[in-house]
Amino acid sequence: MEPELRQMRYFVAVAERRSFTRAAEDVYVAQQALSQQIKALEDTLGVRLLERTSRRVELTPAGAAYLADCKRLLAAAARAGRHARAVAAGEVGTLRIAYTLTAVYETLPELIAHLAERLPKLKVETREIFAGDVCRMLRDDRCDLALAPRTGYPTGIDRRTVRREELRVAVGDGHPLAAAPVVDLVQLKGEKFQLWPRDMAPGYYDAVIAACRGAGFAPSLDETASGSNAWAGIAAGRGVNLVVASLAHQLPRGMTLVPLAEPGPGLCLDAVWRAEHPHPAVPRFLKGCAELARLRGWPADDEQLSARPA
Amino acid sequence: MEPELRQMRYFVAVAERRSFTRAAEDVYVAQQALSQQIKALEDTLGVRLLERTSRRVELTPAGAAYLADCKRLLAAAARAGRHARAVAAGEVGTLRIAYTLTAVYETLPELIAHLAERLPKLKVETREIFAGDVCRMLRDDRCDLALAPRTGYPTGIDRRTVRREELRVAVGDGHPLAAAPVVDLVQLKGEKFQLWPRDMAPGYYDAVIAACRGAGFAPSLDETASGSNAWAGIAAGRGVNLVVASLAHQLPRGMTLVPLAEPGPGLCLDAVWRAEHPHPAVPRFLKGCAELARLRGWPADDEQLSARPA
DNA sequence: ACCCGTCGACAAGCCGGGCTTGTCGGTCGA
DNA sequence: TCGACCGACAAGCCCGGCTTGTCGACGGGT
Repeated sequence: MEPELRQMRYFVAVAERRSFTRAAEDVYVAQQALSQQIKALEDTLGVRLLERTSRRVELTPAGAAYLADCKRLLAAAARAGRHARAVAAGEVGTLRIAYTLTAVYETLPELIAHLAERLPKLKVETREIFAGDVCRMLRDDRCDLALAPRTGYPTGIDRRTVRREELRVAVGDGHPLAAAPVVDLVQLKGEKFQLWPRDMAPGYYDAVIAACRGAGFAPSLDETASGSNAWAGIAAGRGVNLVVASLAHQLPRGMTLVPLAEPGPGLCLDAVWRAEHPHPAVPRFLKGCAELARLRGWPADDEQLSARPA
Repeated sequence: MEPELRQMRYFVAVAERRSFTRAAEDVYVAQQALSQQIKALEDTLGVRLLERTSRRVELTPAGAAYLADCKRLLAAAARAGRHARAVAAGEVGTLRIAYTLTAVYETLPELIAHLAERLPKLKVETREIFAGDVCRMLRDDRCDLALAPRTGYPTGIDRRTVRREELRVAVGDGHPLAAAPVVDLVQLKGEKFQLWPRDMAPGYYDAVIAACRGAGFAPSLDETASGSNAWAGIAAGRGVNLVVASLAHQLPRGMTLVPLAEPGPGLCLDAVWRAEHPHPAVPRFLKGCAELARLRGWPADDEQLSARPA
């Protein structure tokens, strides 16, 4: 037989009151029950914990040591329960956020700072991924939440827009459009777009394609572009692209951003998570997103009803 | 209802095997019992710990946190049991030793060193007392063991001789006997004895009186002597006394020890403890005393059968 | 000195909770 | 589509913890 917390609770009660009878009142059982349980506890431990000298109960040295341990144990058990509840409430724990490059310039750091302020005991682990890996990362439980440009997801994956960003034109410093105060999208009709492959960044890809189509043309793509290589191509003057306006915060050398004529195209950055067993901090995160968006004046998308957290 | 360690054991089993069925084999109950108990645990916590998706069992974030806590708790509970047993065996814990001045010159430090070697995890707290307080200290549980010159004790107090020490004559450096190679006890007949009051040091008092009586005289006492004041009196030439030979290790300034003619009188240093609820380390201590006495060649007393540890 | 009050242990029976057996629904692989 | 496997549900059993009743022991009060 193994010791149980109930027996420890009884033992602590008896030891602290130095009396079976009075301790019995504390724990709402008869005195005999305490005698039985503490005897059982002593038997399982193989150690006498209390010296009963009728009229007085004294702790043995072993009992004194065990009493201290029991108190610690009971406190730790209670703490463990509270901690589990806090984790389930999303107040503490670790939220693993996967993000795409689009989020890194402004959205992610601001979100993390805001979250750290609102939920100081929630640890956040971040990891950069390609948007094309979002589903796999979530399904394999390799992350709890992703930030990526809006795209379609199969059932089982939920999403909600965090913010809508304006798209701007990224050109090399030496490009003829670099000095223009504003550009109309059709002016890029003949340009070669340094766009990532669709399977790496579907949301971003679709946003750019859709923008161009809205302007009445299909962009010609530089098939050699992939990954961060695209930025270098633009800086080197080998092409252009549409990028989120917040890239201005970390604009690569040799590249210039030019605003598009209003009303310009945009790109929606989504929070994405498992629908079935979302991390308990996901609702907190979404709430934080909404707060921050209002605070910063980030425009929301018109489609914001599309998904709701559990 | 409160969580119990049994439920935690079940939960750990299920979480580690990721299966109710297989965990059931580990803990020797039916799968249904695990379902019931873990459901009960979740209900008492108010937290879902496991996601059951038939075919697979997954931990929720709260479950993962609680699992870690449960493992710690179970390990701590086991450790507490082992610790209590070790304390009961006298291998670890704290032994509070009260000692009289007689033991401090040689016996106590050697005993402590020996004990530290044999029982490195047993902490020893020492405290100097007057022999007259030994009973009260033990009865009030203000110490677990005392070292004091042999004297009689009421029932409820046991004692055993640690060693027998030779008595020597302590005189001031300027005393006529200071230069004598050996002294016969009767030579002290006219001297004033700087003896502590009997209620402060009964064993020592009786030993000196008995020695003098054995030599055929009753010592004349300096009624002003008490406490460490006696040493000063001797050093100042205001009297003499019989002292244990080991005082030579820490001989006060201005005082000389002169051996007594063989076979000289002795003083037995006793270990003294509660008979009813002795500290579990007392037997270990007595064993250590016996070992050390043999090692050092300390003579034992002829009366060593008088008391036995429980 | 006696008696009564109090305390913890022992004994026996009850009763609830934990365990078992039996079964079902759901999911995945063949 | 079927079978295998898994966890949940249901019902009954049965052990273990609790209760009631009692005793012996110690102390204090009168």
